[in-house]
Amino acid sequence: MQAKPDEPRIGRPRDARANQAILRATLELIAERGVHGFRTQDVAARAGVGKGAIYRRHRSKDDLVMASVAALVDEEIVIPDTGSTRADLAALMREAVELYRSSLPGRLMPNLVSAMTERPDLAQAVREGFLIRRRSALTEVLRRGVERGDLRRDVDLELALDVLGGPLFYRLLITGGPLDEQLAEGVTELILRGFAPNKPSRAKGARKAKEHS
Amino acid sequence: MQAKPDEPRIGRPRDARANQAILRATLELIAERGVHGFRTQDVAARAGVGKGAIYRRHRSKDDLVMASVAALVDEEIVIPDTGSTRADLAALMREAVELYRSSLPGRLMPNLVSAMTERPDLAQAVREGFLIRRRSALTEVLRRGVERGDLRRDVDLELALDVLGGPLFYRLLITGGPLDEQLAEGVTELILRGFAPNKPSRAKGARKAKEHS
DNA sequence: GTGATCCGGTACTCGATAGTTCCATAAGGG
DNA sequence: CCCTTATGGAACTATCGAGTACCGGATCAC
Repeated sequence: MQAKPDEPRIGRPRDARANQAILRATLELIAERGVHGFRTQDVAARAGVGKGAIYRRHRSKDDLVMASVAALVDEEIVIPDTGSTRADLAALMREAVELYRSSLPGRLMPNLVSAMTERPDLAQAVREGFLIRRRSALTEVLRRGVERGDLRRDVDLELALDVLGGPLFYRLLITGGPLDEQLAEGVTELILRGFAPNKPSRAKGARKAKEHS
Repeated sequence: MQAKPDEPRIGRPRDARANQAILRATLELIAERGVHGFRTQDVAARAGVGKGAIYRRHRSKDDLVMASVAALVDEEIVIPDTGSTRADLAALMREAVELYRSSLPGRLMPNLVSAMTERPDLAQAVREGFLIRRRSALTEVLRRGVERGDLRRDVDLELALDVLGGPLFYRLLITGGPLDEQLAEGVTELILRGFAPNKPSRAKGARKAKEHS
């Protein structure tokens, strides 16, 4: 990506800190009041800028929302590799649970859902911005699990991912159930048992029927 | 429940059909435009009534939303009882998938989610109105499965219910993944395998006993 | 009939807010 | 210095829609 060609070369340059502050304030306000519920004047106040500074950077409120969500990306996810499929899955799940339980994405998501249905670009931004990374991390761990003989060879990956993530979002968005370690470990355990190979006597890892958890 | 004491005894009575038409039109418009996005004048137009008729029945738009959602209840759910835990679970899941794939609740839910976070009464109405019935039907089927020896005795019911329902809502609200029979049967199968008793020696002699502790 | 409340429909009030404009001033390049 | 664009802040415009008021007419009880 080259430098933007339409950037003005003369005059006072834009305050780079304001860019960040505006996006950040917008995200917080979306979390608090919803995509349609927040006011641009509140964004300005919280970011410590004038409304003009916002509209100089973003055509409209919709544009601002889109840019804010697009700017929200997970930090890089480290794919755990302890040698134990159970440990690796549980680690990723605990991370996810913690993320949605206590930080911005968790407070944001309920308010983004409805907007996603009517704005495909926003939906795509949410999915690709910070779902896809975790999904691919999980995919990799599952793939290794298959190779290791912990999971059956014909695992329905799409289903497995949705079973890992679904209950988390279900509780977050609908039931209000607890986002805790028990959830993370419960679904991990379920995936391991549910997608275990048919014949436990199989191949390398030499896992006996006897399990210790 | 007695007759409402504040009903007027004299004058022209209210048109009972209008009550229904208003609630129905409101639900459709919530599905189309969202809880905050629809206009009362559109409700009036679609229901074939005047705005006055709406405000005579409901104090405010918020009140109208609440009443509409509260009026949305599942038809009675018949708990299947074929003798097969797998068949019973799968039947309930196929029903649920079909419901959210093609009818009003499925189009409504994405738009209700954000409103639920800021209005606890609405959240409660959604949960008790048409989640609880399906959850208790599933609970009963799971309970029978435990008695029958198809599921382990210490099954985490809350987790099981969220694993059954979570992926469905996850796809509906977030990923946009397919709501189909494969999903219904996939989660059913996973629950059965994942929560299978440790000792397969029980009951119908399909599996051979490996270990006895 | 009389009186009360309903009906659908239209017109209105009025608060809220997205987006614009203007100001005095700051911060770049030449 | 000069020119240009940016700054925060305040004032302004224009739109939208909830809620109200009123219309002529309908439908109940008495």
